[in-house]
Amino acid sequence: MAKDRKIDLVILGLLSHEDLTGYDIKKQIDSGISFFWKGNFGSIYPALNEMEKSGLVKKKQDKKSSGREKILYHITNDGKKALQEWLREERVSNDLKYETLLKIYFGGGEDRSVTLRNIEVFENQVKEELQILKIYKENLEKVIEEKDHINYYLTVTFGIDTCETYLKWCVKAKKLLRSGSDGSKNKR
Amino acid sequence: MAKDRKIDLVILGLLSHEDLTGYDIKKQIDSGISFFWKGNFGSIYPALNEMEKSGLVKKKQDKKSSGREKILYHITNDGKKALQEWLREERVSNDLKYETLLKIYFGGGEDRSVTLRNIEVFENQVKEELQILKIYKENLEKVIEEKDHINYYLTVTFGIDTCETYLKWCVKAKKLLRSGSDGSKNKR
DNA sequence: ATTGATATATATCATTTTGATATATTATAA
DNA sequence: TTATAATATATCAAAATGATATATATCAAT
Repeated sequence: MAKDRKIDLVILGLLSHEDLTGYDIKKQIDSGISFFWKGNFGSIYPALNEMEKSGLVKKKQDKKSSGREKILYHITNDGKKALQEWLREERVSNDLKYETLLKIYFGGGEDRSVTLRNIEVFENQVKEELQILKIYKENLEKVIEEKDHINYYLTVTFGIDTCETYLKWCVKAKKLLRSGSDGSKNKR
Repeated sequence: MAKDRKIDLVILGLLSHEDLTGYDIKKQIDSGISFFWKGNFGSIYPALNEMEKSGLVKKKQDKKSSGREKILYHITNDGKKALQEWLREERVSNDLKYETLLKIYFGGGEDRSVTLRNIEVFENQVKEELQILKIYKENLEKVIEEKDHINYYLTVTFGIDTCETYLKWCVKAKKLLRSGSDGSKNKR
């Protein structure tokens, strides 16, 4: 593991279960872990190329050579070792960027309706997210006895718990803004 | 507002309250909003330069010219307008990157102790964060009647609520991992 | 059968952000 | 007086973002 590229670990983690193309990797990021991680083709394909050079993954020709070119990647032993090292490394960075909170923080000089609207927009996004997470949870509960699934389940309940907290906060926040101690001074 | 540079809005938001140097801006990001946003000198200084060229901020010579060079920035009317536009724009991206959850998600093939340790590390980080946020909250409650403070207060309670949810989840997660339905199969 | 729309698949690029380092001054503590 | 921490600006390589280009495959509707 040469550098600090987080996308490498995501790729190795996904490849540790099955061989995948770059496109597959993007799809799995978008579906399985999008609540707490994002990925782009612009980082995935270059990472795959460099990881092949450094021996963490290797290319596999797709058996049926019919149709469009398709590059399947397979994790090597070095790749597995790198993944395990990272899993045991205690240094982690959880980087959260809530543009919503930025707008709330800086919205104090504007009319209250601006902040209220920003909270509503957030609330709607969270409600959507929560619905999806609940479906994931139901599906996982059907197969919870299988290997790996407890870990998946934990990330899903993390998402659900935080979403529910967000929604409760939205209700509280709107109430405070509407009837709060500063109700008269709508403008600065 | 030419592009998609989020750091511009952070800078404008901070400058809308008082004139600041690039260094001040970094300090205020680290202290006031670090729970939900981060910033680096490597993006702040270049952004200030470009925003000066495009007329969103202007340089102000520090009155007392004694000592080290120091460039104070002041928000212009165009800058204020850009800030207000952004506050009213409903498109937001809340990008969360939890390396902790990544390790939990991909840790299903390892010994349970690895995931347990990763949860503990997270738990400790959150506890520290929570302590700081509670101090912020107490301080804000003393001056809640002042302009802007309801908005600051809301971001702090958001942080506290989510931290407390994280901690509850940690307890649940550890319990499930220790006595879970899959307790026998420590290894894959 | 053909058209159009969507999904699959790789690749690249400009812009933005990160994280680190370089440089220099000022304040403070030992 | 000397070391160290805080202040202050600037720059750079590496990484991530978000968009676009290119091409094939699939599938439904005409």
